[in-house]
Amino acid sequence: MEILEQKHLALIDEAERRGDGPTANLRLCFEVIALAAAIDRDCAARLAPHNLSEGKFVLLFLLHQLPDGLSPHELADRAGVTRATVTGLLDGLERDGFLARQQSKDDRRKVLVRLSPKGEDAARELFDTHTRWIASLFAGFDESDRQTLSTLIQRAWRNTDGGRKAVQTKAASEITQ
Amino acid sequence: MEILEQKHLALIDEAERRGDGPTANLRLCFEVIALAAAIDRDCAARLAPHNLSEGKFVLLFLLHQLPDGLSPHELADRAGVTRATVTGLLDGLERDGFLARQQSKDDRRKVLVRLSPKGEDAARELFDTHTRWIASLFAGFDESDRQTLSTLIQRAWRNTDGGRKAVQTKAASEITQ
DNA sequence: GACAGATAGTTAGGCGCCATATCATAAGAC
DNA sequence: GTCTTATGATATGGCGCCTAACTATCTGTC
Repeated sequence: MEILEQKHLALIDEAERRGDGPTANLRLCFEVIALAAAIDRDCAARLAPHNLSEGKFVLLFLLHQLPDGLSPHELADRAGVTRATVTGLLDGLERDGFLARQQSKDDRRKVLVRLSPKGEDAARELFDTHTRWIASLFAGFDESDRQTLSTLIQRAWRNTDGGRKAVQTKAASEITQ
Repeated sequence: MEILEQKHLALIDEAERRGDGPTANLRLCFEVIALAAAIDRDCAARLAPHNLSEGKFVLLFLLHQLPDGLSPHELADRAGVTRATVTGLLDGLERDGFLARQQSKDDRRKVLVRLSPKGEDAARELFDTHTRWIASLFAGFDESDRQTLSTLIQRAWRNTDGGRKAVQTKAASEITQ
C-alpha cells in the first residue's frame, strides 16, 4: 500500500543511493503532496460528470444566491485566480448553460455574471455533496487528531516562501501597531 | 497569518452560513492542500530560472548517469505520466539543449534519450539543491513529529478513492497468498 | 512468408492555469 | 474640456497534463 507517486519514489531512491543524509523529510514532504494530489483527483472525478472542474465549481458557488450577480473582476478576487483565468472558466460555464453574461448599465466596461436556473440548481446540490465528501476524508479524526495535524502542517508551511512572507508581514504589522 | 487560499475561505464561510455541521474537517483538508500548493509554487519558482518545470526536472534526474539513456516509454513509466506528456517535455528539454533524441539501432520504433553535458551538469547540481530544499521544509521536525504527521496523512489518504483501492488490492493479494 | 495484434512514439485537441498585451471605458487633474 | 491614468474584460500564447487517434515497427501464429 504505497501512498507515494512513482517519480517521488525514484527521487528518494536516488537520494538514498547518494547517501544524502536523512531522506525521512523527503518522504514526509511527498506524502503531503500525494494526499493533496489524491484529493484533487477525487474532486475532479466527482465534478467531471457535471461538466465542471474545481475552478468552475468555485465560481458557481460564489455566484450562488446572488441575484444581482458579480463581475468577472470580483469573481477573480474571491476565487484567488487571475481575471484571465476567470474569462476562460466563464466561457465554459456560459457555453454549458450554467450562467449568462450581461452588460452592466452603470459602467459599460463591466459585465455582470448571473447564474441560470440550471446553474443555481447545480450550485445548491453540488455544494452539499461536495462539503460532505470533503468532511468524509477526515472521518474518524477526533479534535485532538485535527489539532495535531493542523499544527504540524502549519509548522511546515511557515518554512515555505509564502509562509515566511506571511510571518514577516504579520511581525511588521504588529510593530506598526 | 492565514494559510488557506481565498476560494477555500469562501467555501468555509458558506458552509458555516448554512450550518452544515462541523467545518473543522473542511479546514483541515484545505490546510493540507494549501501546504502542498505552497510547496509546488516554491518548487516551480526554484526551477523556472533554469528553464525547467517539475516534470522536466524529474526526467532530467531519471536520465542522470545513464550513459545508455532511456526510451520515452521507460521515462513515462518511471515518472508516472503518459507517453504523450513525455513527448512534450522532451520537446522542451531538447530545444533547450538538455538532451538529445537518437534512433535506437536494434528496434527502429524506439528512441533513446541521452543527456547532453549541459543536462548532466544541471541534473547533478539541481538534484542536491533540490533535495536539500525539500528537507529544509521540515526542519525542526524530530522523529516523533514525522511519525505523527505521516500516520495522520496516511489515515486520511485511506479515505480517498486511490487509497481505498490500494487497501482492497492489498487485502486481495493477502488472501491469494 | 503473410497477417493479426502488440508496442513505440507522435500528433491533435482539450482543459485549467498563468503572464503579458490590447482595447474600451471611466475618473481625476489641470 | 482635454489628457493621463486607472480599471474593466478579453486575446494570445505558453505550460503541463490528459485522452484518443494515428503511423511505424516488431512478434507470434498459422
